[in-house]
Amino acid sequence: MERNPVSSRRLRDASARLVLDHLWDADEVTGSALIEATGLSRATVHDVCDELIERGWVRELASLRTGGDPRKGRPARRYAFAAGVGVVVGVDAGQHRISATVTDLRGVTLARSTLPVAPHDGTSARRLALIEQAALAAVADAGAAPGSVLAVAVGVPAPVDRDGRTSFQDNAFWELMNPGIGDHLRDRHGWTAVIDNDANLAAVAEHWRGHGRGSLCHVTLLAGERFGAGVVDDGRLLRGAHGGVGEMRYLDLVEGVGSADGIAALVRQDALAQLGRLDGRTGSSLQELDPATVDAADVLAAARDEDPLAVSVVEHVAGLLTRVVATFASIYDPERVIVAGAVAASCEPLLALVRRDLDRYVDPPGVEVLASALGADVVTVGAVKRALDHVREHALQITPAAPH
Amino acid sequence: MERNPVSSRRLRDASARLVLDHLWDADEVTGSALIEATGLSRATVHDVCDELIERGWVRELASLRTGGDPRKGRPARRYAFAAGVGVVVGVDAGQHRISATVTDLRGVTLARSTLPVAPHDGTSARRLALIEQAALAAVADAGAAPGSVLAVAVGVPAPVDRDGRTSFQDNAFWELMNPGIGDHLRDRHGWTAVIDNDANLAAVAEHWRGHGRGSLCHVTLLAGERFGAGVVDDGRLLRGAHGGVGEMRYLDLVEGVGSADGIAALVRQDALAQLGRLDGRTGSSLQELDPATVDAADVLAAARDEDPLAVSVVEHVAGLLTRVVATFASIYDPERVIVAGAVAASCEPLLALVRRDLDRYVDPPGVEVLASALGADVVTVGAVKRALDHVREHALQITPAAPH
DNA sequence: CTGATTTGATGAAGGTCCTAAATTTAAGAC
DNA sequence: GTCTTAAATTTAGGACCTTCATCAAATCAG
Repeated sequence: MERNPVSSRRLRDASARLVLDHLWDADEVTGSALIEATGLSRATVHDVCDELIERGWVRELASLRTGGDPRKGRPARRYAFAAGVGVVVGVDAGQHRISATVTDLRGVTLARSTLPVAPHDGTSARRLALIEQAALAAVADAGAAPGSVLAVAVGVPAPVDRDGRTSFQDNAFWELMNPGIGDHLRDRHGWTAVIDNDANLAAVAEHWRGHGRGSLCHVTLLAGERFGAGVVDDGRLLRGAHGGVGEMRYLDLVEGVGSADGIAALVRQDALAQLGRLDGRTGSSLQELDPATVDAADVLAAARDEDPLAVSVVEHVAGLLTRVVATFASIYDPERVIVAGAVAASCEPLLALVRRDLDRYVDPPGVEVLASALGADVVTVGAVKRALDHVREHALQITPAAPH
Repeated sequence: MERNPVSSRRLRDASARLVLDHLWDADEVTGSALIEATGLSRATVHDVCDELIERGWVRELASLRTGGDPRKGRPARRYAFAAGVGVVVGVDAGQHRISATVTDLRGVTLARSTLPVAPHDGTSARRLALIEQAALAAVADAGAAPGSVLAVAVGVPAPVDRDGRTSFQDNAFWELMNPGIGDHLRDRHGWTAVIDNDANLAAVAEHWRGHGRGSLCHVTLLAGERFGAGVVDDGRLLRGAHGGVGEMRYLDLVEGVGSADGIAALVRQDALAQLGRLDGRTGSSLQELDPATVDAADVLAAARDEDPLAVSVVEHVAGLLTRVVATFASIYDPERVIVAGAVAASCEPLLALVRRDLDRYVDPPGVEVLASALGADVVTVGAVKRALDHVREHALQITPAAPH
């Protein structure tokens, strides 16, 4: 006779989740340590572990006494999370570049891949193909089978709602950036995909492994050609009704800002304008560069060498950035504002000025302004975290690999 | 021998919570309906209900077949949530007025009370006494014993963090507004108190019983003398690191706004300024009023009668309010922005203009702008909801009244 | 080799919850 | 009035999970 397993399972799953969570976060754990950590009894712990081993999530280590641990007594059974039983893929599907990172289930990077987006890639089909290609390349490079991919997360430069859709009408660019990626990857490989906004994923990355760790609330400013922001409050990502939280059109209304252009764009524009005004007279090392290729990193580097024109550019842009950060600090009351993206590596001189002036505008003083340390791959890191979270949440409903 | 009841309880409590939640939301429920709703078996449902009756949360109704229900079969046992077994108190501890609402556990209002704050009440001790007094008066008026108060929530015009504290230094006003209310009420009456920002509670109220129902994300603008905002995203209140979300100093930076003065203040100031400019010439019915007592409601009423000066004031303030609402709409991506507080009753002409112009600034068009329908008591309503949530969350650890 | 110590394994017991069958209660048919 | 039918409750039995108590195993110190 068939039984309704709802309640038996409920309790068993709760116990299994307790144990799995501890194993996921720790390296190797003995039975006794699990008893301590979970509050379950020894019998239950081992029973649950046996089940998790059976299901593939956990493996038992050879219980040989490890060298540096000369203790009395019977050697404990040692369990470890089977971090290699599957992989996740984090994709940054940017406008000009698509990159993917593959990690194991603990987030240890196994491989990366990057593809440029060529001018003729401006169709949904091409972008879908490139995303798929970047993911597959990284998976192959990691030595993993496509079937071992337990989740994929993709960051796109468009507002994304809770269901992974971009529901703003009449914006061809956004539509192109988020063209039903989830369905495509499911149809082609059976992968579960989570789609999210790139700045949101950057914020997730900072909260996970960057400067946002341990803060109640922080804002990550993805500041390349255009500003985009991700906000984490109480450990949760803000979304709004349609995923429009980081879209910064309100900057049009902020005095002295007037647009949502990002740091890279602002620096470049201001440098070119000032160079134009010099009009032949020498006054800056930047004049030696080709105006068509001058970029933010050049200007910021020159400012570090005290090139007067570059310093003036930095001061101007800093004044603007200060206002942007001030609105964030006042609106979201974060502990930190983190500037991430490609400019993060070079924008320290800018941030120094922002720090100097910020408290003039912000009431709870002491908002920290930091440059991201996660490099140009922030978005894929955040995507990896999203994918990991998804796997972890649904772990007990997933059968990862060939079970015993 | 003592047994560790942790696991047995874990499952039992989960079942009890399922049943209690359904009873809390419904009027009367039969056993079979509970089986349907919870997925538990009949045996479990009745067992849990018996336990809840024992604990005081539920009562069993006389199972007499109710008149209009001529059904065959054995009459079902009918259970109902014991909404009268305790009360909650919601307090609005405003700068000039302290009011309290007492409701039963379903949020049905039983009594209200209001106390003015006199000029000599400007000390923490006096405010604490007034808050206590307002609460006690309403409790007594509701015919409830002070011991039956299961939770109190208090809204204050100051930023409040997750622990109910105002951690901004050097602000005597805020400190005066939030002077350890929780401790005071616990010491005096053993009450559990939750402290929160008044605009936050207004947002909670709108989400519960106002125009915010059913929306993923909405902003409630508490707009009296100063703006304060509460933001609900995905059903959760935003707080920030120190409870500063909703403190609107960033408006200083918004072009054409420049301060956080509220609607009432703006309307009054602008009206007085324009009256001054008239300088004797007649041109407005508002000139008949005493300039010292003219207030926003007067001006808005005059605008409704097409008084030219009042119309001009309204247009000016609407332009400003449009920018404020636009920043919200762009920053938080809400479905609705609700204007609440005392001015809500009269500000409809203002909002009509805001609606007309808003889409010029905001990208996902169609953000609704509404006046609150909850009246001047929004904050106490939200406070009641907070208190109810607290009781509900901790219901199974509370023994409400004299158990059987 | 023996004792101490730590951990694993095993079986009994308590608790929760489900299924199935028996029982209670009321309405309608004859 | 009695019987049938329908809906719900009650009771009994069993499956499952977890804990507890006890025993067995493994290791180290001496």
